[in-house]
Amino acid sequence: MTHPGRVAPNHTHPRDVPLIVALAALADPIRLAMVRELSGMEEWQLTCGAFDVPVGKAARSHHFAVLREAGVIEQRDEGPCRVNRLRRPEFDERFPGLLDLVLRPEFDQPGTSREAS
Amino acid sequence: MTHPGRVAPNHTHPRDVPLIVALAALADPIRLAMVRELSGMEEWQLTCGAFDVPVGKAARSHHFAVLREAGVIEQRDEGPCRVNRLRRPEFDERFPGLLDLVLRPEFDQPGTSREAS
DNA sequence: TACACTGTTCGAGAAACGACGAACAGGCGG
DNA sequence: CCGCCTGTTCGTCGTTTCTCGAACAGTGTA
Repeated sequence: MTHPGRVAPNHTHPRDVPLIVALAALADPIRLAMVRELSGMEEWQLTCGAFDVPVGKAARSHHFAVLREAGVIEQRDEGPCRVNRLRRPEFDERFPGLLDLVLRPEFDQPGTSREAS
Repeated sequence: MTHPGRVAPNHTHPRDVPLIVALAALADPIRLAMVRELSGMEEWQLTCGAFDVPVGKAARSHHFAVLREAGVIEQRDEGPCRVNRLRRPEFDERFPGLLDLVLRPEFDQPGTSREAS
């Protein structure tokens, strides 16, 4: 056995994810874009290759693994493709408000809040 | 001039901090411990050297810079020491709930929530 | 002035991270 | 059965991050 082409992805439930792991998973621009894109879709509707991120499929696969092990996403094989789902409810129960924060694209630019003084 | 010993620390207001920067700053065990230790103290009461973290003062200084530039802490010189403060209100206004999450030590261990099934 | 104390900066090394191309494996359609 | 498409794994490379020791500078005290 050299290359195990199709193995069942090993998931981690958000319940078993330390906070640091969740933060580290979300503290990356590519993964952040993935999570946001996923949040705007129906569940199980976005295939791995369909994400609009500027990296090759190898790096993509790596990022999926990170997000999976951080309890952020869930994956399922559907024919030749692998489809994705944001673990919104489970993740929210474990880390309330974190996904809400992350899904606001206006937090990328500085000074977006109505500043005073 | 070779080594500028005491310069005014350059702060960044949370308002000007991108989300990624905030997440990356908090996604480190040492800095997380610092933030938590700081949260349990009066403001301006903890000096840089008084933090209970297992790294030397050089690394410590580096972590302080990261936290400062992420808008998490504020520093002020008080005599020969540099004292610290958590920017709780400003940071909360920019990233509501993030500090709340981070300050819960029970999120470090997995499975702390009442698990089912 | 001289000295102890505090914290920053530099330089270097180790480790972790992210990216790619290539090779591989499963599903599906010819 | 043979390709085509999809996605994972491997090996490698380059960058970033974390850490330390050493040198330096400011404050306060003897």
